[in-house]
Amino acid sequence: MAEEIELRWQDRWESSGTFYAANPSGALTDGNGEHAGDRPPFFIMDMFPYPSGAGLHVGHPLGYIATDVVGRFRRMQGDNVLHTLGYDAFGLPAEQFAVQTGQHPRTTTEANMVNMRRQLRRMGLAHDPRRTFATIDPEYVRWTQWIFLQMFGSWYDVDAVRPDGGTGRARPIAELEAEYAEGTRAVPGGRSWADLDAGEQRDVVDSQRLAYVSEAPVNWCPGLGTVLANEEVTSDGRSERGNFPVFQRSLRQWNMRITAYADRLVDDLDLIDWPEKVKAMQRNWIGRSEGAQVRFALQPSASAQDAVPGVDGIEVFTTRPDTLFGATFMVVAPEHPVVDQVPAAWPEGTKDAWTGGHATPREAVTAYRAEAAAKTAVERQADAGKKTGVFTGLFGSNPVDGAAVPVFTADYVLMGYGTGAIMAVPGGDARDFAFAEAFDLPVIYTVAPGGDVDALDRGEAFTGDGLVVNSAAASDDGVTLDGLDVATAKRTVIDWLDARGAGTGTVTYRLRDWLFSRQRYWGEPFPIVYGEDGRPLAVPENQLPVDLPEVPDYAPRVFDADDADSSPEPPLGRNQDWVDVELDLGDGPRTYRRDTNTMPNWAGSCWYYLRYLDPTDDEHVVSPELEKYWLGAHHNASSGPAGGVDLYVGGVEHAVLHLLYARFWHKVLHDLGHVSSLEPFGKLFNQGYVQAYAFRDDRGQPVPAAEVEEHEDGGTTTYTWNGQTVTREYGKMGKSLKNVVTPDEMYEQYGADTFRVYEMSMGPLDLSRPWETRAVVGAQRFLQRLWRNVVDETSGRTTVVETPADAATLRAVHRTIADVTVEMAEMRPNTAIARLITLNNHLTSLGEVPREAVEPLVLMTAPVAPHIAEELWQRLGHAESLAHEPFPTALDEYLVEESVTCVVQVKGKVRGKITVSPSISEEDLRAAALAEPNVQRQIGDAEIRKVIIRAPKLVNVVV
RNA sequence: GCGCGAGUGGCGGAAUGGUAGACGCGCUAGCUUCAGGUGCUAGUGUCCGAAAGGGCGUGGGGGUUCAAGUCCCCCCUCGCGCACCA
Repeated sequence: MAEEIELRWQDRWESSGTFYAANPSGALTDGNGEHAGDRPPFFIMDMFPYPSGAGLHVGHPLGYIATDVVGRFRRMQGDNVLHTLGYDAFGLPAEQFAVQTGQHPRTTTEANMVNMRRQLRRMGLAHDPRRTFATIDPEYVRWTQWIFLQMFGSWYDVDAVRPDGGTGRARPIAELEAEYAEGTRAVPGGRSWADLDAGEQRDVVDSQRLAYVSEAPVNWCPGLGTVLANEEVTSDGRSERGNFPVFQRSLRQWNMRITAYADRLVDDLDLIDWPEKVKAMQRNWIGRSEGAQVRFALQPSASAQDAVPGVDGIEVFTTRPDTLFGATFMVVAPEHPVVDQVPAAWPEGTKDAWTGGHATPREAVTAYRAEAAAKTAVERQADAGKKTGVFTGLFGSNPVDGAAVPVFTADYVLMGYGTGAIMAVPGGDARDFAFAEAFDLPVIYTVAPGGDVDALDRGEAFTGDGLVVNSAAASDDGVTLDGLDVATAKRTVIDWLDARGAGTGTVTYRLRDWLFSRQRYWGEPFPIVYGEDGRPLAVPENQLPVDLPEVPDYAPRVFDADDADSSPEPPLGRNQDWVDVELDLGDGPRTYRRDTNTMPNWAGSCWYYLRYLDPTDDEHVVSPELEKYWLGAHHNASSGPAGGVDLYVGGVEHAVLHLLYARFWHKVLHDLGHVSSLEPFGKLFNQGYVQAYAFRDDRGQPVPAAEVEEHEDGGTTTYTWNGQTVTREYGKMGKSLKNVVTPDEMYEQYGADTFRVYEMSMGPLDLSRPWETRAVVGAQRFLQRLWRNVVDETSGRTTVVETPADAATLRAVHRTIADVTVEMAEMRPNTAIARLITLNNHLTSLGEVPREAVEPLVLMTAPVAPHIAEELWQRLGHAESLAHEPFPTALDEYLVEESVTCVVQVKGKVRGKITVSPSISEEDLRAAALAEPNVQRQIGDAEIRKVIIRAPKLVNVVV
């Protein structure tokens, strides 16, 4: 009967608008007859799906069911629940699927969405259907492009004070131009604004935009035919999608100035309720590290004090300026420009081990550079332990004591981090120590535990905390750090360096600006055109969206995966009629050239939560009033100090991609006054994954998991398929492993309610768990038993009785209400379901089921099994849907037990149980406990030293 | 190496410092049934014992406590993330 009941209720919910969420204003003010203002808003959201061609397996809906359960529960608790689902429909997989099947990406994507909508609808999700959309919809693309233009049209003013008291925020670029023109802001380069020609003015402004074009080394992936963001490249230098090699190439590309927000992206993590793991990943990715930049002058030899002509010196970054006296050499990255300035011959003081056997420094560094460049990322990682490098023939001068320190180049120093140069302190850094050992360089320890140098292990670097030693000034104007703790020494030496112009305290980040252009077809076109001077110009807002053109072939131009010298060729460039466009940008109609790049698919997912608030708004990106109502800080109990979505559920795989990008966009929109909240997602929850067993035959080929038989043979379990023994493994569910179970199979065999109950009862939501189809029957038995407690199976008549429930049943009901309410509020549907089953089993044992007991049970079951609950509710005589029915509340008078089991322990071990009144006095309980025969036997002749009494549940007799 | 998390029956998993194993799967027995399945009832950590009862038991080792799966210290294993980041 499940199918008939479920489809009927799904139709009714849809036709009655049961799950419409009411907006306080605008187009969507109706929400099932209730006014938004009467109820606290609760905005719950899933990471929206990618409509893939494969359809869903039973693992995908786990999060959707979880949010649905929470949403239905909160709705019954009186919240105005906003829950809907859209589709993230641009991007590589959709495009690849289209290319494979020879159809237009829009055709396949839309077909995939139809199938996914069907699969999801059959699950009975309580979504507001009016608020769904796909990122490919032109009305949505319009606003995605509009946000891009906001980025293009603004800059980051590091001195501007924000309302929250911090400094730095995005401002419209027109204000920057105005300040330059008025002379209230100094023009970079020192010239006056009026002295610059129009092109120079544009260059000054363009270089400061939040969305900017730059020629810089980027990640070029020939196998995908596009450039990629750092976040899309794995640590071994391959594309996250497709696993193709990625090469560094200097190309002219769009970037987003996310680095301007690095500090706020780190600091504001403290304001949001996210898993520590995800926060740690974001902190790690941003990689803020505080230290100092120190300049070392260069000198031609160990003894000569004169500077090297034409060379400025080397700027290093260090987090340990306190160890400056221990810097016995320097290392620069092979790509560092100073390597080009090596002297003609090895200077005096060069040790044989430093030259790599080469006759001149030039030869040595050239050979080393070639060697380093040939190493792949994987090789580099594998060699991390052993240190290679070569002397450059240059010497630096240590600013604290003037000591000459040889400058090496080595690939363990990376050009992309800090200044690409370090001062090496072998006494305080394990890597520098290894290098010093390999190249026979001196080690000076400048920190020792408690300042005691004898406590040091001379065989390794000391990286721990302690007091500074061996750091005394040689002259009167020097700095002395001896005896200081590390933190004080850092401050002291930075002040000293600062005063002498030799260094300054700085902060360095690992985060790089976000490479934002892709050379693919299936994405948002840039709303940008180029004039004759090649500078980018915004397409006027009233001409948005810029639609994707039809092209002869939308497949990306891909290359041999290892062809590093290939160059990107955007598919949009194939339609010359589209590329050349006539526009009037204020100085009459002219012909412009469109930008042929598309945006990465992250663009659409950066702001979709805002569009849910009103997907038909064509006035604003989001109405300020709606944003404040649904996302504003402290708008309800679950909203944190930064505001944002009340509950956002999704997998952990987006920790540093989508979740970082969306936070960045939100902060820009905040700075520009479009949203009031500081953060997009106030609370984040990472659900676990549904895993599955897979089976392989003796050739290692996967066999259909559903057809495998299990055999128990005296303690050992074996598996066979078609009579042959197969081996079992555990992991992902996937087509290639032949272990996919689809929701459709579940609907057909068990119905959506059973499927939902099973998924929710498998274990805690944040845990990954194995799918076991044979265990689904437990959920089915529960629902069938519930059904039979209300309906006679043969006659179909309702069998509940109107007589009052007995006292024990009432206590069971109210105990269950109290427990389930807590479990649901804490997002533990597994234990909530356990309580429901317990109560249901109790009712089963009664013979006849009283209405006052079963109605609360039906209501409590509704969030997890909504269809059967609605049906039973109706059969119990209620005309209205129970979706908005108040969740039952427990009455205290029924929470008091009539009698309780008191555990009697002797020396902490349970030796007896006695049944007592819950209000028993300590004296009576003590007497009753000591009278228990087994307790008496255990005590025997021993003397009772102490009796711990926790009335009425526990007595512990200590002998 | 650093960070986050987890180790409990045959399996998934429950346990505000106070009865370890809720609930479910599986398994055993009984009832219902021509039979299978469904349904219902009872049992099911492990060892000793006919039973009453007792020994052992939450990765390992210490500790705090009347009492520890839970708190503290040390160690082991596994998963995830980051990693020559100065």
